[in-house]
Amino acid sequence: MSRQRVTQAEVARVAGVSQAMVSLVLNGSSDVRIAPETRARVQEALRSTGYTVDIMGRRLRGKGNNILGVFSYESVFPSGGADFYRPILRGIEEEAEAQGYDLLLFTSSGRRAGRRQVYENGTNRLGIADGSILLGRHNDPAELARLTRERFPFVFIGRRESPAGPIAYVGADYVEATRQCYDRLWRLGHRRIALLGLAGDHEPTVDRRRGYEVAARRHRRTPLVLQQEDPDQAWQALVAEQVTGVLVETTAMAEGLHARATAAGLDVPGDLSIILLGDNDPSQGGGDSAVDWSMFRIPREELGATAVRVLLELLAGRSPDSGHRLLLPCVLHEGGTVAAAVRR
Amino acid sequence: MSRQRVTQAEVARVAGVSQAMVSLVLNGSSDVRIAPETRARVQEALRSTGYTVDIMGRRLRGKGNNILGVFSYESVFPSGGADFYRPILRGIEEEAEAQGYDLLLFTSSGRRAGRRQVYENGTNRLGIADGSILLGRHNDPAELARLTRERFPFVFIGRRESPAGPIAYVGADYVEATRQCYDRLWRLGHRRIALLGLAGDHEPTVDRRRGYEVAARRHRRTPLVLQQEDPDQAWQALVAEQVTGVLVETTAMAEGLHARATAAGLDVPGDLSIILLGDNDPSQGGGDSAVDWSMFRIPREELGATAVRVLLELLAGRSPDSGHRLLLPCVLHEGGTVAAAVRR
DNA sequence: CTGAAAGCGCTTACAG
DNA sequence: CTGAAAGCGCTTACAG
Repeated sequence: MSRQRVTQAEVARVAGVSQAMVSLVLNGSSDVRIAPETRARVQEALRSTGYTVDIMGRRLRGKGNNILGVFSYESVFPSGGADFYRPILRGIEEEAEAQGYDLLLFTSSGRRAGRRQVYENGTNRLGIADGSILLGRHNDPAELARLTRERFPFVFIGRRESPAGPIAYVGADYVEATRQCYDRLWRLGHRRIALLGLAGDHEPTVDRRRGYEVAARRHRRTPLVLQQEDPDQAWQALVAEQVTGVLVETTAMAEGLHARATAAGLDVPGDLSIILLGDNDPSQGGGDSAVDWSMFRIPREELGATAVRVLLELLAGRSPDSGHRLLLPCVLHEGGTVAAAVRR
Repeated sequence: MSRQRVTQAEVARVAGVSQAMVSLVLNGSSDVRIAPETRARVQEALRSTGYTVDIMGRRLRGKGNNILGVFSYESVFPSGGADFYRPILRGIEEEAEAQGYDLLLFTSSGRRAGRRQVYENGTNRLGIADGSILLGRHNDPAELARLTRERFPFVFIGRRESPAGPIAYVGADYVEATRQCYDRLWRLGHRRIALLGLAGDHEPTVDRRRGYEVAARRHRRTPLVLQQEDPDQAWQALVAEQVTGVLVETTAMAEGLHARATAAGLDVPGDLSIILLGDNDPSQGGGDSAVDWSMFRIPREELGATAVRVLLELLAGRSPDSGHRLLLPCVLHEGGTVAAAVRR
């Protein structure tokens, strides 16, 4: 910390003017006239001293520090080959750069049971930044509630709800994407279409369920929701219900199901169509699996970039309204695990 | 920026104490006694107002803020499938987390010709952080010199030198690793061993060259250094010199050479042994190439973690000495492009 | 046209 | 034990 910076005062001394004069030459507000002779002297002193503005002093005057926080409930640079968050972070980085903001990664926050937390012994370090983007599936609802109550400006990546009030978010539209997947199967003649998903009320799971149920109801079919992570049992349930097409929430589930069906002598997609509801499984890389899943893709890079924009709007004072709760469309991928239904 | 920060003055008003008292409670210097009653009142006010320190104010006073800057001359989250920097950043992230520091990514810095720069119209934003880690192959020597002159605490990832004074760095020991690769070929009977590398005086290139020359001299061989990016010409030169083993600086060069040799009806490694000097080519992913190169690996994660530690030492006031100029050993990878030399 | 002064939020001696 | 004050480097009205 022993740095000796060149200050405006020092430059002023060299140039034989007041410190304020130096600032004026630097920031040259147009409605202030400066004698050319003086300006030249100051500029010469600026150069000879090697002065650089101390961002601290400058920002202190104007509030705001042009720093956006990024708080991730998981590691930002994970070690796995596949990396769910990187495209999101790239989107954030690019947009931040375009808007002239720095990014503060909150890595100092402690971990409890391997997960990071915003609040630690009563302090919210997020306050260092002008506002923050939060992400991660293992978020703590209590923390989001508290941040909301404290009116701290933040945007979550992914839809999140809180009893404490509206949370600004930018998420992927799982409801609509799932609905479209259902419709795709329907158009191909499938009439017994199941959802194989996770249990619980995590927002992404809930949204897929809703999309499925909306679609089923629209076609006057009784929803068949299986919350069964064990592939054997899932498989048996599907057989019992004579399902020909199934929407699956996670890659692991889809792979288990695929293996089971193949082992039973069935063909995918000949006998059973499978659609994967997103590429959101952190464990799933690009082409790690040999199967070219029919699926939808989450617009991850766009999520990041949009979150930055929404956050800046929040900071600009536009109060949190519907425009700060955005769902971006997913991109459907044809894939090779869907075919016309076989009449049995 | 309309977010009205809660200031210490505000907290003080709520608690009915002076602003200085709030600061004291927060920073609790041990030799100041505070009435438990007062401390409790302040803490309650702190909580109820949701106060967070303004790092600008604090830093202006000359205090650290537990933030380490990360300045990359290239994109931190690149879009390419392969990603040279990610392991480094993961190392940085993990060590920063372990040490209780946040990471500030300087994304706001403008780009000139696609590259970032530290100094922009006379401002050095790095000063926000307590100190910074810099990385990237396209660094600007003039900027490093200036940072050094201004005695700004920073550590470069990769050896860098500057006429302005010693630069703290943590790099990979290319000299030693290259020497070992040469020796490996020598032990297998190779006597005509060439270096195929880049031109220029970029430190990583210089180090490989030195390692090669040291090894050649030790074995009393005349060094044969080819700085030839065109694979055809490189190939012809190797043939003309009856080279049986070659150390190659970049993946692109190695691939070009391999293709050329194969096209000429030669076998790698039967007729020609190739060792790749590092996995440092950003365009090279894990297993993108079908060839299992004999090579050495750069300890990237360790580079990042060590850089954090060195930076913290610098900040702790230990003056930059030899301990702040570290070269980490590379890990040799056997690979399949090396074999015993054939006597012609 | 230029200087003196106030004040951004904070920490730290210095008095009481 | 606590308050009043100085000062970090800067910008910006405000007087001259």
